[in-house]
Amino acid sequence: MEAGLSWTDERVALLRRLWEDGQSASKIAAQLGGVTRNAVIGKVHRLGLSGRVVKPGEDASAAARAKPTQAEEIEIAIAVVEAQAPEPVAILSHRPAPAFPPPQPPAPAAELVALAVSERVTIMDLRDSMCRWPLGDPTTPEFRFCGGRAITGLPYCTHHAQIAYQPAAERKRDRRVAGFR
DNA sequence: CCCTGATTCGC
DNA sequence: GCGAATCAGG
Repeated sequence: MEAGLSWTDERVALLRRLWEDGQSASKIAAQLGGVTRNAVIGKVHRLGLSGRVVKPGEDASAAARAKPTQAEEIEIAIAVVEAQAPEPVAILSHRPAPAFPPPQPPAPAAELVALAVSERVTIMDLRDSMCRWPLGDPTTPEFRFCGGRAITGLPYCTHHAQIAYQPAAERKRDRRVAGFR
């Protein structure tokens, strides 16, 4: 398994809210990153959260919020980004994408980069083996994940893995180019 | 074949 | 406690 991504308080909190919100184990696993749906289900049971029930026809007061408010979606988007940040690995160091990206300067290779990350999916469409690199501002409804094909064993596609994982020596030099988009 | 959660059991 | 393997389904 990926080192550094254990059941931190933050990840457990996100698991709780997504599970209680009716998300499937596989989707939750994809959003957390570094865990399989089995791990999620196992954790759900150990937390005593199993037996999620939203029976049609029963008291709908708490359960029947058909659709989350925009504020709730934003909250979850932020929680996802925060809960995903892995610990640094031995040689490679991981620089998690900022939750609040700086305003984008006119990037020189904007078109090339846009091609490389053209997929773009919402949290709901994010599946296992999809790149979880956040795109845009998580406080807006336009927030997306890259969604490209993730490298096996990593949460990012080739393009974003290059940005996220860099030898320490190259970090300074490449910092300028490593922004969003 | 895609997916779902539940359970067991070696670690 | 953790989660892969497995089971039992939709």
